Amino acid sequence: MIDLKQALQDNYGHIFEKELIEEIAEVGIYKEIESGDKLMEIGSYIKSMPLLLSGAIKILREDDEGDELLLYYLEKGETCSMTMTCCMGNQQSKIRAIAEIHTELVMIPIGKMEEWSAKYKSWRNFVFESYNNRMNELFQTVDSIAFNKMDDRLIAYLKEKRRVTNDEIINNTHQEIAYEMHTSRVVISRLLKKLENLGKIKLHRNSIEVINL
Amino acid sequence: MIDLKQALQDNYGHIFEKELIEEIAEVGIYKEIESGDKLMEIGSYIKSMPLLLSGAIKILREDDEGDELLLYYLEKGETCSMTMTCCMGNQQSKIRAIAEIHTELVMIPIGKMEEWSAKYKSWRNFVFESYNNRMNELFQTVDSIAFNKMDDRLIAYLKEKRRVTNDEIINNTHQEIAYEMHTSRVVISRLLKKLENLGKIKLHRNSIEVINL
DNA sequence: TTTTTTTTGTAACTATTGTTACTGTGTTTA
DNA sequence: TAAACACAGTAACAATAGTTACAAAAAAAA
Repeated sequence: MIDLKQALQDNYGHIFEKELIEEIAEVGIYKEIESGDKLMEIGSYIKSMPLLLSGAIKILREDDEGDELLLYYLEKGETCSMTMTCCMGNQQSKIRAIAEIHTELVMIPIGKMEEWSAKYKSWRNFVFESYNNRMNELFQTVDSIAFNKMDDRLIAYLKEKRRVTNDEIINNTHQEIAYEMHTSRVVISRLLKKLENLGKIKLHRNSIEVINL
Repeated sequence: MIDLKQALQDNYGHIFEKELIEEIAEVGIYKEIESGDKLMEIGSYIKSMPLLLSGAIKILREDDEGDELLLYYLEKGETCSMTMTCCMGNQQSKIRAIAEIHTELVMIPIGKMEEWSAKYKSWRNFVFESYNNRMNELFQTVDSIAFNKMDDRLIAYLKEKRRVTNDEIINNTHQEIAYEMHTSRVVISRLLKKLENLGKIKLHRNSIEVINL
């Protein structure tokens, strides 16, 4: 078990005052999730809000036919701001959240979120800024899909996964990448082979080695 | 000149308490903008937040080459929530806002936004919910681009424009639609002609008549 | 070890979208 | 009125992405 208060201080000390950190440490529930674990499903009702201490969560959107699309990642020091409004309005989640790597987080119960919004300016600003960051990431996602071709999107995907996991080795099959980018396996294999021929990556079974993207 | 307080009461009375409505009426600056007028430009710094009383504003994204993409519309009773965080962090706008039709709105100065966030729960909830609505609209935009083909996207575009303007006649050239959907004029002309042959629309010079989409 | 399954590579083909080019027809301007 | 311009229709073609099909290699299961 880690020192929760210290972890909160490290990740949120620069934005939250001491009292708020202490309140969070008191009521927050520490949780560890393994890579691949599902944190939230589309259509489910949410009862608490996650504050990330380490790791990364990928946020996915799904259409009627069950095809996925990666929207963005949540990383340490961040939160899923939508959760708060979902909680307040008792709405269903419109996204799926899955741990990309081993992740530590603190779950905040609904009641406190409202209370802190009234009490702490830093909390309000945190939530507002969080919304803003998510919006800006969504803009970039839209840019990527609307303005770029598949090859550029794939490069961006690999770069981002490389950054988020902090690992030169991307442990995914072509099929898995195809799912997250909403295209077909053959298309991904074709483009990856092209990138390998350019010396930018090295292909292995079940993994891709990033050389220089 | 309209009765600002009455207009605020009509559009926001169900969410804001009387005192807040009165404060808004006091400090807010009433503004009318004509169809096509630019309210906000990419890269510009924003100094106030708009509350819509009537009309509709279209929010656009642009890539490096100046190609546009329509993201969503703001309508009466809504606001551009991002503005608030932009103001607070003194950030540049990442979107362009243009009046789709004649629009009435109230501009709120920065200082008040923060003050009301502390003072009024209804204001906080309004801003949070506004963010949430904008996120959900962005999700739908992403869905549309990622999961649908051009013909379905065009139908959705026409339906939405029909709804927002409340007019069977869509006053746009094929080129203008192509810009907002980020495709070419020829593609739009082709698809529109197909829709006309199906009896769903009627094509005129500079306008499209919606029959039954 | 043999069989089965998973993953990847690749060819051939189809579908969709984007591009170029040219036409005609209204509309505006000189 | 003539010339210039903006808008729309359409054909032909190119580029990109998606699909089907099959083979080979590696890994897992029997």
